[in-house]
Amino acid sequence: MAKGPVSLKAIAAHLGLTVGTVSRAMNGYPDIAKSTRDRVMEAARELGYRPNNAARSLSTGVTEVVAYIMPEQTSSLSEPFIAELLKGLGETLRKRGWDLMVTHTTSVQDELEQIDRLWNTGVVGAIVISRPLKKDPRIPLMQKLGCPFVVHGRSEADAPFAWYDVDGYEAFMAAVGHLTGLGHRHIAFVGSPLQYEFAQSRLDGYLQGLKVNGLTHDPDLIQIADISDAGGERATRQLLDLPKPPTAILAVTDTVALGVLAAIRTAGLTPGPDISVIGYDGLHFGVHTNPPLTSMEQPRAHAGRRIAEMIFNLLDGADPKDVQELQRAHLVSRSTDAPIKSTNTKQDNSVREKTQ
Amino acid sequence: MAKGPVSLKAIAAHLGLTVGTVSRAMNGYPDIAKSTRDRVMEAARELGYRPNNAARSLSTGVTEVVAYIMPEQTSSLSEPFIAELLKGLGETLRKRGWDLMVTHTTSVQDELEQIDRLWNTGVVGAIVISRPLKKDPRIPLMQKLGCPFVVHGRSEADAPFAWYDVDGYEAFMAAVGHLTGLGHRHIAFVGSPLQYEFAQSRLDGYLQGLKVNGLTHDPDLIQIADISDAGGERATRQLLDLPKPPTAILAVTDTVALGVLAAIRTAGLTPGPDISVIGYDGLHFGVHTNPPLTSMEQPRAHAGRRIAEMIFNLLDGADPKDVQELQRAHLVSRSTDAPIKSTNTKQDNSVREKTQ
DNA sequence: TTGACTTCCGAAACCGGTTTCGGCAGGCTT
DNA sequence: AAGCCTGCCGAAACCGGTTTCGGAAGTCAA
Repeated sequence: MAKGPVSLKAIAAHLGLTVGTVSRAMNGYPDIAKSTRDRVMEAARELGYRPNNAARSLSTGVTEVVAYIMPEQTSSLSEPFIAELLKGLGETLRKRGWDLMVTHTTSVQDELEQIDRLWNTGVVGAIVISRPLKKDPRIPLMQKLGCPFVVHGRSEADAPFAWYDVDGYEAFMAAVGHLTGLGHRHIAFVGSPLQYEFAQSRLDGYLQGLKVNGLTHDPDLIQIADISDAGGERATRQLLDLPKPPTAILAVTDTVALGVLAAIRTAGLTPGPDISVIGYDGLHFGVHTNPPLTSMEQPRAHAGRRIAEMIFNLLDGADPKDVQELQRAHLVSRSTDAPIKSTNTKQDNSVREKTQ
Repeated sequence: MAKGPVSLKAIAAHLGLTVGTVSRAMNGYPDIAKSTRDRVMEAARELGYRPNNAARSLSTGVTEVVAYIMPEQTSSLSEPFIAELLKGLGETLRKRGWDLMVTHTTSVQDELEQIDRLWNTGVVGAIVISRPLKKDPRIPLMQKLGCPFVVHGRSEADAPFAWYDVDGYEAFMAAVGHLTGLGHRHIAFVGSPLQYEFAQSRLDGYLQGLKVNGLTHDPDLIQIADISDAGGERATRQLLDLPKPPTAILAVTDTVALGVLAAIRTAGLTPGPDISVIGYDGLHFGVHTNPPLTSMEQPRAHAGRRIAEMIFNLLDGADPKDVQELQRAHLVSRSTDAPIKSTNTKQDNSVREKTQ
């Protein structure tokens, strides 16, 4: 019995029909008698028919698979974020019979090569990328290829494209507002390399937040770090060595914020009471850090679902410029945001000279 | 120019050959003149030939994709583990031209259905599953289907199969040994549901560790919890409410250990000095917990690579019984393992009666 | 009864590769 | 010079579906 998957031919033979007729019956063509359609459906169910994917794909020209290009350089700490995205993506795709593929790349060049390969060999029928650069070569490439795609994040591009993003600009503006409300006037920003669009917009939001709250912009309070806890730690050491260290630090991601917390603790201070820290992402493990991390939470489970739906919209013929969605982050206050210390004007380590 | 992918036919036309000849030239058949083979290769490179995947798959009957079945019920905290595995898997598969697909399932029934579908429709050519049950229906199913597969973890089965695992039994035995060396005699175990093979073997290792160290086995010190921080927290509350609470707790995973730490802190105690805690997995975020978590680390980056290689071994005809690998975990000591407190014999909360 | 019109299915081309088979041309032997 | 062997390529079947086209039956009206 169980000798490989059952083909159309098997059903046709079983019923005394031709494969063409069986195929049309299963695909709802109107030129098939109701009675034979029922017989075909019944036989398919009974025999356990499994349509060969390669054959369908070859014949129709579409492949019901979307590729998710893994952001390179993802620290293990940022993975929960991606895993939740993948879950939402995968489950929603599945509802329309699509599957999800993941691809790890080693460089920008490799990334372009993979996109070209995945699309042109017909391995996938659509692509999702995350964390775009301000000028991201992948976007014009996919546009040229004619491959349906959704970008998780925004980017500059000549032609409009489909994207899903959370408003980091607004979030960091709000975070600055929250901290000024707590009395902070000396707020630092630990960011990541500015070729990433998200890094730039969060920095811009921080700067705008300073402006609307009447604070002056001190370049020393801006540090650019790797997207990792180690990066955040290095950057924070720089900030703490300043003649006049910040009383609050905004971190571009929760991963970076972990390093910020570590550096503060290492300096003998306690995050929150001594120096406020706010991260971004709202990752769950923030409740287990020392102390629990205040963060700007973004709707993560939602992201994967929506991106999958956007893919289907594109496939159904929607104009990319109509397939764009901007969500908002909101503050989840745990233990690292606190009012400024009253004794804060005097700084022990302000005797040190500014060396640069 | 850029009008869709270049097919064999295009090359054949360009060179005045037939597709069959071009195909054989590219696949190294001996009946092709060296000169024409060179011409074909050159033309393929020049025109940017992209073999259609569906056509190849249909013709050869193999699909160069492996599916990774996502363990259901993965808390967001355990995701770093999976992400690292996927990375190793994906990168190693890519070296031989294979791609990686991920599938999220909603139930055991759905899982079996997905495996059947993925294999019988030819969407994938091999499968990897994680975290098997002691008696896992997926294994006999894949054996019946004839689908090459590797199990990440061990399981009971009639016929031998390929697996990669880390010795949890030995690890928990060693952990108990480490704690007794620190003077602990009252060691608890927070485990997960015993239908999972890994849960059972880690529990067995714990029990064996007690035995070889001459400790008696107290059933009250064994708690079974969900694989999550919340589960670990609930279980630990039970332990702390005991007339004679443990002086050390072994957690079945780092995720669970996070909850253990939280419960201990909530009770006004500090993990390490007051109660030792050892987790399992060695996840990096353990350095950021309060306090940093001691854990049994397993070689994670290695796992993905090896599993991919094992897939290829299977594909190359290896006998599944020869494709099995057992790795060891080793203790990474951070701050939650400490000598037992000398004042420990007297317990403040031991006045409470045992209620169950 | 004949013509037009449906209804319904078979036949066949096609998607883009892989692989088997057969035969032409040239060089070799005897 | 006939026969044979080898090197090399074209022709065609095949994988398992999808889709177009044409025609055989049946229906109905004139």
